[in-house]
Amino acid sequence: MRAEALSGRTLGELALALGVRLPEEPRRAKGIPGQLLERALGADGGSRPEPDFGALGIELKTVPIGPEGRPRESTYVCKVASLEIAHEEWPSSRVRRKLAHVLWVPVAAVGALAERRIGAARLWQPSSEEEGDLRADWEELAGLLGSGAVEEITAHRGRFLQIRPKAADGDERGVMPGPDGTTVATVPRGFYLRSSFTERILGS
Amino acid sequence: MRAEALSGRTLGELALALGVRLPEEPRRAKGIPGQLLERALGADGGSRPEPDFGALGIELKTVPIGPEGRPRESTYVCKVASLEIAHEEWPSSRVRRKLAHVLWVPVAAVGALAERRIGAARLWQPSSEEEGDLRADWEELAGLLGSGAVEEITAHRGRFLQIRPKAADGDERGVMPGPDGTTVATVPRGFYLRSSFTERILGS
DNA sequence: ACGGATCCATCATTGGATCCAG
DNA sequence: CTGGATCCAATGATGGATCCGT
Repeated sequence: MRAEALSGRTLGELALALGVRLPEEPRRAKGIPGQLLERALGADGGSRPEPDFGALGIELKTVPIGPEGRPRESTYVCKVASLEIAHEEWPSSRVRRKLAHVLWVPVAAVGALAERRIGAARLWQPSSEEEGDLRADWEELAGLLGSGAVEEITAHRGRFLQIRPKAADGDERGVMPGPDGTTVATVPRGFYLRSSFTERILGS
Repeated sequence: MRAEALSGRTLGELALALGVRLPEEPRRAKGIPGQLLERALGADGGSRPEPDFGALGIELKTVPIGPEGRPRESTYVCKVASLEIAHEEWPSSRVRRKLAHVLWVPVAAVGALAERRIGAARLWQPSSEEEGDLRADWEELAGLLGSGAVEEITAHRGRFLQIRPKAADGDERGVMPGPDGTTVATVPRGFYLRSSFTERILGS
């Protein structure tokens, strides 16, 4: 209900109501729309690993929508956890837990930040087909990670779920399992949903 | 040499030279003298676990000196590391490493913060006797910690080295080994040198 | 007097994502 | 187009210690 009430409002209106200054340059505003919506909807906030609406177990995701009506960007899901990934199974995986129940809020990614309008939110849980698609990609990727092939993984892999860097820059380093039980220092990575997947959700 | 050059200067002079505003209330300035000296001496700074002067392996400690010429406070050494303490031995312990080579800088703890004067620095390494004293206390305390008796330890223990809380407040919690291989959540603690010990160093 | 409680600055980490060169 | 690179806010952890009631 709170999300529906925000439909049609601009980010500038939200920022004003919350007393937040919007950055001038777009590239300095990467996470801002998501944080405005967290606050406007009374999400628990902060950097804790719990869902945004902890008591409800619901995750909030904002999606930038281009002029054609389709998502302009992929959606970050969670980190690739180096130590856990080898022993993780899909049912208890971080990816599955994170995507178990999501409130998707589209935001028009057109024009100045302050003029961008919030669209109709959609509360979603994966259908059997959607979960099957995610699981297939996840199992392929987790298998590679578990065998120490992290350096072989590019963002090309996965039909709907992919792995890409998640770091302040390309020089950052984290430990990941390497070949034959060794470890390698490489750029930290995260799971992302391709925009083809979010398009399917938001379009249906 | 840089430390000697600072002898006789006030903290106000240092703050001015470094462009730092000193807090009005003393209780809001707890770590400030130490941080001013780090900067003035070109210490590596920050919160890394390395020595202040990394290349030299030297730790910087400021000591507040009362009107009678003796240290007014104990000196914090390092955290009590819950997981390591059970397997640690004195020669490789964090306490010993931290105190292996210290530059002690006395600061008169009299009057307003800005008027307090820096004294004559002393570059120190523990003598055999001093190390023996520290080791005896450390082994007693480490033994208690290893046996899970953390809750039994008060600051009364140890002639020269003691264990006290090290936290933002008394509600903070960290894990420590408890009795019989269990763990307990208790306030995080640190090792401190009693002022009787630093008095011995600075007086000699 | 001093043991337990507390305070600040800075860096590291996490969660929010979008940018942009080829 | 899009894979790899990057940017911000807010917490959490670490290192600097001193405060202050009993």
